[in-house]
Amino acid sequence: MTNPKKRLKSILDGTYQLSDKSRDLIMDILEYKTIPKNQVFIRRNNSNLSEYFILKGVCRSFLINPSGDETTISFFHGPTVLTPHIVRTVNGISLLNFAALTDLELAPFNAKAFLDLMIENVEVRHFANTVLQNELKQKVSKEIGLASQTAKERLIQFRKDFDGLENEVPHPMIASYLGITNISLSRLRRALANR
Amino acid sequence: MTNPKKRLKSILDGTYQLSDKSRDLIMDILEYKTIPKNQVFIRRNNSNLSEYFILKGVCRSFLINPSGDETTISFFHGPTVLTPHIVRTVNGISLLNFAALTDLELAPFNAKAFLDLMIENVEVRHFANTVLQNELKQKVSKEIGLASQTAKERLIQFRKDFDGLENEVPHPMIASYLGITNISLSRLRRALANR
DNA sequence: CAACTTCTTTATCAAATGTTAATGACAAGC
DNA sequence: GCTTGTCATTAACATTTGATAAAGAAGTTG
Repeated sequence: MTNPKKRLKSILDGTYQLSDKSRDLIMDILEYKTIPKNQVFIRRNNSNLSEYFILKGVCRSFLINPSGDETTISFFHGPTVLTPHIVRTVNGISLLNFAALTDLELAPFNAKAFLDLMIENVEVRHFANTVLQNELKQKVSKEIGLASQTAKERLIQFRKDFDGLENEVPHPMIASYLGITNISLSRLRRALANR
Repeated sequence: MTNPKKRLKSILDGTYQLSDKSRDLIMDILEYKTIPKNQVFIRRNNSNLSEYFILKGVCRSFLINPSGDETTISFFHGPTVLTPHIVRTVNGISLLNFAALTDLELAPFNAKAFLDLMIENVEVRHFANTVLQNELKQKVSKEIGLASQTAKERLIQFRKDFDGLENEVPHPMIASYLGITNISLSRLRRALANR
């Protein structure tokens, strides 16, 4: 149980420097949960009322289009924060699917309880705003990449953004994140290796 | 001056149904401003402390890459709300450029004053959350489009999302929004017209 | 070790998109 | 009426990416 606490502190401190008191306020509402590899732990169109810290492991958000193909929206490499509740739900109903790509250690916490913390505590509010801003900056940056870079450039950027993930995650998922097929991804990998 | 008020009410009511009292709270902090066509009214890396309602006209957000090319991130067709301050700034410094594509009528208001309103008034908070959710939903939907649809499909979707804009806005801006060149856009336009 | 499964790479051909340059359409100003 | 400038379209060719199928690589199980 010492490791989870350490990871939590690294998530919190890595996002916004909180006082011990404010950090404890957040710690107090956390739970602890493990998710086995491949399990979908948030399902689109189902109720979801939680925020999540990812203590350990890798997961992804994705959608399934009418023809049954999955599009990966983003990857999360713990320790980190999952996309905030307000961004991925409408009226408590999830807009996205989230699946574990490795065994996961999560610290879920009630979104409403956290909202109350935000309202009463300015530091928590700043922390939450920072998370939100990071999320949006990431989205804008991905948006720009998809609209203005070649697939090869996007793969290079992906390697910077998600170091090592290329060797931990099935390539079709990475390909759909990059907006290409897994065959194209394979070609780009070869091209970048100059063989 | 009667028209602006009407437009404002349509923006507010179209987003989240507020009581007269809460609506007046927002109305009280609004200013009124016109921007001539082509003017950049928010500049990347410059200070910006305002929220904006767009009463009338069309504008866009964009970025300039190292090689000098502009990438359009989004279009705004009044009457509507501009991307919330928190999403497009870090520490009061703008992440994006915003330019008028037609003469604009804006209702700017101080972001900090609005934040105070949010904190004291639950309806205003819900209004702001709705704006934020709409913004994010739009981003996720664009993200999915860029990653999983063909350029032709994206153009068809663009026509649904921004009805009429194709005839009001220079095509290179639309093309960069769609992630293609203006030449490709021209080809797609012809293809969709079956000539 | 062989059979099986899953994932990645390769090959081939077709389609989509980019690049560069030229042409056409149209409005503004002289 | 003519030039000028801006913007959209078209053409020709190169490059990238997609679709489909086959082959290779690696791990698992019996």
